[in-house]
Amino acid sequence: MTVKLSEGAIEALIKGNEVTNPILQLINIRKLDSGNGPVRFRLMMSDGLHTMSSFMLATPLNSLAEQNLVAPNCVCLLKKSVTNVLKDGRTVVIILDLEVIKPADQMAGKIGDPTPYVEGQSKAPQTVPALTPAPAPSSTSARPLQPQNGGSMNRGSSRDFGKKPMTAPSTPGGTSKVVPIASLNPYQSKWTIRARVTNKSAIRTWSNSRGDGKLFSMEIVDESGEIRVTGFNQEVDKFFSLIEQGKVYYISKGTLKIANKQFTSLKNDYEMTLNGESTIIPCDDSSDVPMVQCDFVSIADLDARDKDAIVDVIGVCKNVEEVTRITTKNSREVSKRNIQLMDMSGKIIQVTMWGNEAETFDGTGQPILAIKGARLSDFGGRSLSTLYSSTLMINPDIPEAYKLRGWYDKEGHALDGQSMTEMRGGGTGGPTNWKTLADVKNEHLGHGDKADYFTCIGTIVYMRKENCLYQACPSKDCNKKVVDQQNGMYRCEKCDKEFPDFKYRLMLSANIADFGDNQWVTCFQDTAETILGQKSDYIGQLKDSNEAAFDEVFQHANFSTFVFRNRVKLETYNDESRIKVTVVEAKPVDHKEYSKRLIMNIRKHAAH
DNA sequence: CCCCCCCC
Repeated sequence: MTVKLSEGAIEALIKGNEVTNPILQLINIRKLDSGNGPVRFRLMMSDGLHTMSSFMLATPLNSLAEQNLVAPNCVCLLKKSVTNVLKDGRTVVIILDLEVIKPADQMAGKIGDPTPYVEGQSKAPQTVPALTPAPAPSSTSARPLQPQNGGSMNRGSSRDFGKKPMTAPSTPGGTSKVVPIASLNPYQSKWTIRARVTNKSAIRTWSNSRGDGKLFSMEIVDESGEIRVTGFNQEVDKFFSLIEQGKVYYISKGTLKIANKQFTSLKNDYEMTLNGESTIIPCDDSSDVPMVQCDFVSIADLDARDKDAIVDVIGVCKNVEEVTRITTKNSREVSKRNIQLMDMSGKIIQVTMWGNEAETFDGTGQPILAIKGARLSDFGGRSLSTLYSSTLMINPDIPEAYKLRGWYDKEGHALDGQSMTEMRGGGTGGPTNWKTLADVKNEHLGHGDKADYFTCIGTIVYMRKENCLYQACPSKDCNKKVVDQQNGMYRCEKCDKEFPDFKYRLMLSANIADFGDNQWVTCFQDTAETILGQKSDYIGQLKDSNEAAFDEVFQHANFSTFVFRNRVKLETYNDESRIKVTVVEAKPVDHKEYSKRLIMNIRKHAAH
């Protein structure tokens, strides 16, 4: 099959005219040394009629060159590009997206006999497929082209840069051409972009050896790409209150520097700092500017990502845990909520959200949650945590969300899924190993080398009041049983000390039952207090002073139902093996969550 | 020029 190149496309591109998906042949490619910046590739392309060497590969596409997928003679479909005029008047075409439609090794050589393009000496093309011949705008101000189907989350992006006013409204810094974000670089300073603020931080102050100050940052997007923008000190005073998340602005002049990928998931090699020359002006007609750009990573692929990577994910919120309050190492109190996200890979990952987001998150109806810029942690294998800079989107209006919803409702809901976040030991959270008491026996849980953990719904049907309390060492963090010296002193063997007092601690044997079976379990201090609804010292006090009230505590607790998380292990005393079940957590039944799980199980069984 | 982002 022969390939037809888009004759005339090079002239159109260099003049900044609209060209839809031209087919070009790569003649030559050269790696440019760029000092401390990212490596860049310069390409000579042919449209069969002309060759031109002013093509630059946008750095996100560098891997195509590095992997030799883009190599001399290959034929490319140019899916997205911008034409840019440099300070010195030279024109470059930055390739933002291309597809190799014919690899180099399938090509015999150069197609046709193209000659170097010289401005003003155009040859008449025989045929010009997919070209819109239009006169070039005056002088050298080439028009940037319309990026085709930009980011996957672009919405309403039917209008191109070329159809927008070519200059920003008058600004204190004068007017300048509106250029795409993707074309910004540290070497040009006179530009205006038109972009939507997709995320705006609060004002933060810092103080370190290099000085102190305040700053805010924001993430902005247009059809060509996205970039992070930071304003310090005076720029905070000047711009912070003006900026509204979600709105579109003309932004002129800023300092571009290499982005530190450690702190952002944005697809841009650069980030911008606002400076004294910068201007920001609201733009009212903004429906054509995309809302946000995401580059979702499959949950299954998070295994392969580095710890601390910043990633975008989307998934069904399969499970929501209760919000909790925790105290940080710096003794700050903060709200925390874990959820479990599942995507079409069938993998589940735990996501921790914080503060207000944790408190207000509503997981009702298993919504789709998209997160831009979550941090990957190695806790439990792999888990995610949101950052101040993360953008959370519930049921976003994007194709990925609809696809996931459809998949989940049709088949995903019936999958248990496999968690990337495995909890070790007696921790809470993460995937819950729900079992009925009969399952525990039938599946011989606890018979292996290690203890097994399971969670069940159980009702207390009997408690042994006798010996449920013991006299324990009063020193902090020592719960060893003390020996009554019968002289008013109590001896702790562990501490090798005698004390004038002791503290009561609980060790409660209880029989719990579900619909199919029952089981003796042991509850220590905390879980016993939860079940009995009283503190151990108070129960001890009643035992010593008011037996009727003491009995009443047990009466009251009997036949109450809890979610029990248990450790189960086979233990052997003098040749006799028996299963020992210890309750590691007892909590009230969340009936909403319980009902949801029952419905899910019914669905699962119905599907087979 | 920041880059803090918590807990198991």
